[in-house]
Amino acid sequence: MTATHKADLQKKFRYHHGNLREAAIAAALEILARDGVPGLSLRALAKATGVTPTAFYESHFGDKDELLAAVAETGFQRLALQMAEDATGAPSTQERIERLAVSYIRFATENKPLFQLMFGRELSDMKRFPTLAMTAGKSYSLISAALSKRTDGAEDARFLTVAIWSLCHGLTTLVVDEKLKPEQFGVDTTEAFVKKTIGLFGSHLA
Amino acid sequence: MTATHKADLQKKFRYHHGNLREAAIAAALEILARDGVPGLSLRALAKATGVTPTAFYESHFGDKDELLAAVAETGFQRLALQMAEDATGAPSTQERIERLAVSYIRFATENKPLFQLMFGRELSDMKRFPTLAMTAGKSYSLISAALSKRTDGAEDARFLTVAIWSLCHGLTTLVVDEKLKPEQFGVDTTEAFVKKTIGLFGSHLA
DNA sequence: CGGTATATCTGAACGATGCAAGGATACTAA
DNA sequence: TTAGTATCCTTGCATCGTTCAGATATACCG
Repeated sequence: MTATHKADLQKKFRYHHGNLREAAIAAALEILARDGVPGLSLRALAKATGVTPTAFYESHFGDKDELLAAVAETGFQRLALQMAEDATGAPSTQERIERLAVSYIRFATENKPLFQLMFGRELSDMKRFPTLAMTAGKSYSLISAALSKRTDGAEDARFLTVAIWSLCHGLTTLVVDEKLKPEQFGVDTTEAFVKKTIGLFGSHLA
Repeated sequence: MTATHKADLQKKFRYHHGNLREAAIAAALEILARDGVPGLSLRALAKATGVTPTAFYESHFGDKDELLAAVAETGFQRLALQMAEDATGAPSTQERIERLAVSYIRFATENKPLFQLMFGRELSDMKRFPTLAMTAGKSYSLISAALSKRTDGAEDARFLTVAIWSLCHGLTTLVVDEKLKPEQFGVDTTEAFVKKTIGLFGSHLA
């Protein structure tokens, strides 16, 4: 019954894995961090979870994209969580925006392959996964909420949000993909780099 | 001699293609525009050029990445050319920057798969192709040159360049990857969208 | 002009990938 | 206990980039 079931759960290799879905996502995150996006194949994932490559289909994930979407969603959750934590207690709107941006780029550099999966084109069409867009929107909402109180009109607040979010995202992707190196600009840390560029918005954040 | 050689060049199918390299790049651009990045396989390219998939190796391209790099480089050349054309005759620095940004995002939307190839992670390591980075830098130089005359210190000019380039690139990738839709913000054209966000830099461009 | 060397292309095949189909096994509820 | 369902395995296919040995056309040299 339940006793034997829990006993079986502690066996390393058994026919029914127990919770393959969560195990697969966890293993995928590890593989991603170790071998990057191209290393995340269904066969490698199967080997890591002690299972056959086709075990993910029908149940759990019907597609590789569903697996990638699930992994990306946990990434978006972690990103929003980290950003919210890093921004708590910011004395001003300016500093709150700066902290959010720094947190964003820090997450990207510390979880490079995961970030690439989240914002790359590995999962063909994101339209298939509406919850993914929802979760991804949380990070955006943090910036939006920080700005909506401070700016004059709601119209300007939306554009300012898009501008800062685009600036932050563009800077991050360019740095992560090594198309832009902060050292070229006389700053040693990427954080100072971000703060300086965001500071250019000046009066809009004061 | 030369006569027979030129006659052979007009035959559609012959053992020696004549100028496979250029033909491959041209065909790759067509396939890219029609079927997107995932449709650009060596086998599809071989069929399009009337040749065997292995014909590209040893001569012409030693690798698929070399092929992709060559295609991406022509993309960067076209982008820089279009941006330079669109920005000529701009009355002010502000408008010159706006035109450059609009041209940038227009190129991306009109040549979506090519843009994705240029700035994606399809070609593994760009370090292998130094000329690629050189060509890619031309577009960047256009923004840099437009700003260096107008701002006070050279230090600020560099950061302003990075900020605008990042804002522009971030906005473009988010729009191209359909993670951000201008219709959500009350503007119908992406151009107005870009101008409005760039206008937020205000005094720095005046 | 004739012959050899080199550059270029073909053909078959290898390993890896995502995935479909059908059989085997363990859990669940009656 | 037994029937049914969920889960996993085995086999196999199409496609991908790539390698290797061999065929062929062009270029060079006498």
